[in-house]
Amino acid sequence: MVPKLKNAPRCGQEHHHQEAVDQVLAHLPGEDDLYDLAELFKVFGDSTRVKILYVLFEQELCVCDMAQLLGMTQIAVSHQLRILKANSLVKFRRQGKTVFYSLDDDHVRSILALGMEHIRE
Amino acid sequence: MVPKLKNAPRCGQEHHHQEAVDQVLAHLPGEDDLYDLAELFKVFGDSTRVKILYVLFEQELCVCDMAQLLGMTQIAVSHQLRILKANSLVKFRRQGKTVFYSLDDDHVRSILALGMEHIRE
DNA sequence: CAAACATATGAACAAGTGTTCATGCGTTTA
DNA sequence: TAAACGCATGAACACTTGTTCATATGTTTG
Repeated sequence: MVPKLKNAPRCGQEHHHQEAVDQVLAHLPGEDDLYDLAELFKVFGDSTRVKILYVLFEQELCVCDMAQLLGMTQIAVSHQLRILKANSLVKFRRQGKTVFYSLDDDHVRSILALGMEHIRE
Repeated sequence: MVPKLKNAPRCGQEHHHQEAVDQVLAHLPGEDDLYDLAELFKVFGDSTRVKILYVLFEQELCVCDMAQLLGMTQIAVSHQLRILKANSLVKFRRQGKTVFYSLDDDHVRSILALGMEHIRE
């Protein structure tokens, strides 16, 4: 019942379309860009942060308003805003004791909108 | 040196711009959509998967080619392809023993491109 | 039909990530 | 200037997530 030869542990890499592989390598973005791109999407990849971004879609809001809107602690919102800020997804302005946040640019809006289209198709 | 009253544990929610809050609530997507959107971006938020997607940016490839291109195990690639497939980011066709993968639609290409623009600005 | 091959799947471990608690910072007001 | 207020930060815990090992599918070939 035992086969004479076990399956090879890995693909033998014999049937490759080497031409295709080379062409891909020529057009592939740098390792750093791909890494940073993933880091960017990682920021979008949390429902709390997506909610915050959508809450800011049309107007600026202060931290306290967001906390109320999202039913979250102010602390939790602050932590996420820090991450969003660090990745240039939101900007802020200070007015007295209050800090107002808003989306950094239309880039962010476009990415959100495209993603929304995708999940709804 | 001790203050008479400690700070309140949370924001008192007294200074809110209730009008703004109500307006946001009226335009906010549903809870499910926001959750699904985050799940989608979570898929983009891994450097391995981003690499796979970019490797497929211009042409279809088999699993073995991808494994070689990315310097990864075929097993690891397969696991990620499963996730990408489940979220409709890639599609595939079978040809004999080989399975060729490609990007599902231009939606995916657009999201990748927009993200790349953002990190490069 | 059994062996070889390309790919897929399940369980388990290691590493990363978000929340909370406690506390600190910066601004205003009495 | 001290207290109140809105917000920010650091450490610790619980949970999620990606990888690997072993094994299972499905397809082709002798």
